Amino acid sequence: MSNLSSVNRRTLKAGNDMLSDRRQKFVAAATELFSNNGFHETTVKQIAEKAGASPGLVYNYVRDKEELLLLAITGVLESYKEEVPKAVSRHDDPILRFSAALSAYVRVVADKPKATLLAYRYTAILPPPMRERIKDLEVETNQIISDCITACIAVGYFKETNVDVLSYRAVLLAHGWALKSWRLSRLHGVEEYMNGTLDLFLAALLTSNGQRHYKDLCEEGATLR
Amino acid sequence: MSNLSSVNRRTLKAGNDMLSDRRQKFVAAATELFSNNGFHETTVKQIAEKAGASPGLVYNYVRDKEELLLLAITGVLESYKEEVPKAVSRHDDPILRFSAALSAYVRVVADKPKATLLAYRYTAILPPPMRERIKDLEVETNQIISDCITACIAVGYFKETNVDVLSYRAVLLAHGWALKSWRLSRLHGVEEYMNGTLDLFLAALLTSNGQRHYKDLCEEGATLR
DNA sequence: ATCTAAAATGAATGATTGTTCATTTAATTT
DNA sequence: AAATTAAATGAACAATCATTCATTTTAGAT
Repeated sequence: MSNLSSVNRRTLKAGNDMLSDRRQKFVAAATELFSNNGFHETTVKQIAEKAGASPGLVYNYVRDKEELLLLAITGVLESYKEEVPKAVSRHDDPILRFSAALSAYVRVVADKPKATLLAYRYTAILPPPMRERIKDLEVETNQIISDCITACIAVGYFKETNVDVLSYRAVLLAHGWALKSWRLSRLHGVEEYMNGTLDLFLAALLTSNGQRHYKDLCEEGATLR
Repeated sequence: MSNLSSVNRRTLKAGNDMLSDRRQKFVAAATELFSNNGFHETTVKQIAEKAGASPGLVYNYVRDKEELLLLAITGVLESYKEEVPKAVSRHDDPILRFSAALSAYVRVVADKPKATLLAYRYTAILPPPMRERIKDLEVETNQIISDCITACIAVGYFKETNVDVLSYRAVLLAHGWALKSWRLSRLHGVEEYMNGTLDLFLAALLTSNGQRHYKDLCEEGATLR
């Protein structure tokens, strides 16, 4: 009998954070069910069933239903934290880095729109310490975008602005695809939405110097987005 | 003696806009409790208590707890629908009308940030027909903003764009104040946030003609926002 | 005052569901 | 094979609440 709510001490082959695949299955099942039907509307029984186990077993891998919610939310946030820097690192030019960041962000949102909403819907019901962790995760990813913008300003391509607020605006519009997909997807494809958003920012931010540079980039047919 | 007497007892037809004081009090109490503590975390008993009545009485004025949620959400949406057109109608100039719309929107958001979140958090748990009503309400207010933008384009102040998507972007950034106030309010006041948002749109949208006109407006010290 | 019907009460009901735990099954070790 | 430990089960438990309804209170009409 294992009383673990901490780490399962199954074979930790790779030497570390490899969570048991059981646990991961529960989280995956919970994520999907919470996303589709809501947290309160999902029963532990359903989660267990979807993961091919019995309700009782869930509690060998997780303290309670709430922890499953936390893991579902952080799971999505972590895929931002992974994808955005990866996309950014593929470029050297500051403007390209900025647009890569934005574009990666939107791509993740479009990939798992419902999961993206989890954070919006349910962060509030978690106890304060968990809430803080979620916010921290979000801020971290945001910082990456802020850095891109700062770099653009530093080389004179973007006008001076409040960088942090701007990155929040960018993230909000990215999330917007998930928040309002019921309407937006009637007017647009993701690609177009993305490009439109980027255009909005560039049109507002580019200095004349930046405009010139941006045109150059377009002409040399860089993988812009 | 009640104008409602025929309706009150037991069954209350949906879509009845008759508002008794009692009913209103229940809705107000529910709105506050749902906003602060969440829908599922709020009990009917609490709502009744806050409204100074007994739990059973709630059901004389409302079909069920869910209807209370619907009324809470539509209540907020209706204050958009009221405030935004009112603000717009105070101006003739297209650009001023646009900025008045945006500014009014943000003001309502800032006024009841938590209530604003209700729609985001809980629309999904309502049955489809109610969900549709909420979406319709939202689209209606959005349309007002779209119209402002269209007018600006028509007179050559704004560049051509996809008007509907743009109005969604504007609304998203307005909602952003409520969605991310935990962070944004550390960086900014509402006023600044508002102005920054407006600047973003104007910088991106104004034609050279529009820019000229906008400068004139600023110089003649119009009540810009 | 008396009568009548609406308004209001709040204890009881019933259904739901997160969580526990005694028990069974499977896997490892000796 | 036997013994030991871990994994897994799922029925039972306990707590929570939305909702009902028999009853009481209030207030308008006669």
